[in-house]
Amino acid sequence: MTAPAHPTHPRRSDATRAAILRAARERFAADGYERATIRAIAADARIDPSMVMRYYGSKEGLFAAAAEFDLRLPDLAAVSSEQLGEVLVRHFLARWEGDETLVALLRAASTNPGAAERMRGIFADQLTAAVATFGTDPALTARRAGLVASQILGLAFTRYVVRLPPMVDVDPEELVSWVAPTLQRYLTGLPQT
Amino acid sequence: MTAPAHPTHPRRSDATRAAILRAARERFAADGYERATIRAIAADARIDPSMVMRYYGSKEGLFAAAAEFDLRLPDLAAVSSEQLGEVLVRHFLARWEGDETLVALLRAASTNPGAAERMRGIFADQLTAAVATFGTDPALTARRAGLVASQILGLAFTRYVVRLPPMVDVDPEELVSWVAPTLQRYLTGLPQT
DNA sequence: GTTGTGTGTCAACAACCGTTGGCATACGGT
DNA sequence: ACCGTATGCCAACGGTTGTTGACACACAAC
Repeated sequence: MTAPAHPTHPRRSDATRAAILRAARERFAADGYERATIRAIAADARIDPSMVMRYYGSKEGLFAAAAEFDLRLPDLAAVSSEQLGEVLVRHFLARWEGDETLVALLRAASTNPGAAERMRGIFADQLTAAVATFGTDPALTARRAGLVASQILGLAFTRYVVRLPPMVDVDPEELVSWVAPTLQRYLTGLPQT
Repeated sequence: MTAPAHPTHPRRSDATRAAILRAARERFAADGYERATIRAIAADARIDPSMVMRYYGSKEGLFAAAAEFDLRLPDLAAVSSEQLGEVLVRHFLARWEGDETLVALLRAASTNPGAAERMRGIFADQLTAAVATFGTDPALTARRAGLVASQILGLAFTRYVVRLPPMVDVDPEELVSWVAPTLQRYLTGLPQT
């Protein structure tokens, strides 16, 4: 994403751009959108705040670049239909732990309309598309995706943002065994069973 | 909460205090902690910003007063054990819709450490206490409460903060029928069933 | 060597923020 | 009527923020 689209000469400033992005993700994840100041991000990247403006235009532009994200959902059509829930929880858990971009997006979405829009896009598009691959009733697809998102985001919110002690301390494997049946029912079950 | 602890003469400024609190809750719920400025809150309440300082000391103090909240959980010991989930979802849904304080707390908890601490307190104390009333294994109580919190907060986050379309549009009764079994299992079930 | 372009620093701006102190006014007790 | 106190407004402060423009230096092309 830092590299130019057309094969021009690789820019000498690519390292700086990457350092800014890395610092921005850290700060946005730790402090949210408004508390993460351009000055602090620039200090972390050991450059001048004005460089951030030159390379990313504005704070909004910087966040848009830092919050670029792909859920990298596995192909659910290739998963045995009674393991969908477990596969999904495991995938999301690994994704949250391995990349702080999602936490940055989650924190920022609470106060920044652009971040909320981005979050809607990611979960409405990517997740809904994944749910649609093992198409049952198309009318229910969006609702299933929404319910899955509510449990996944709630898990992330309590574990990484609010840091509820029982959710922070719990063993990831036990978390999977609790939450997998929930997603399984949201994906393949019917209400009021 | 506005009335003084000791039975002194009721203050003439109680109406102003209440107006400030109401405006503060609205702004905190709509904009989060940092974007909700004292100036904007004062303008909504049609008074001078300095009044906010005099009556609540600081912005943190105002938020502490505005985020005072009681979940008012029903006595779960009086609920038939297979209806726990349904009763809880219904109660929380009504509580979210009827009082914007919880949304304010939810939005602010993403960026304000004090708000996150308050949220931890509410869900760790009040919810854990409610779960403990129909005591099964005490070692599991905190984990059950945490899991319930993750689904409840995820529901609120997707419906009221991020506003995921499928979660906004869904009929509340259908939402209950989907989520109740989840809470039911978190409260009374065992993992990996 | 000269020129031009990309990379980086520095200082400053205008706007906004939470917060403070002073001053006018209206009320309640006597 | 008088006085102390509570209530309200106004103006300003110091600090921080995003953003901007001018200037210094390095490197590549010729």
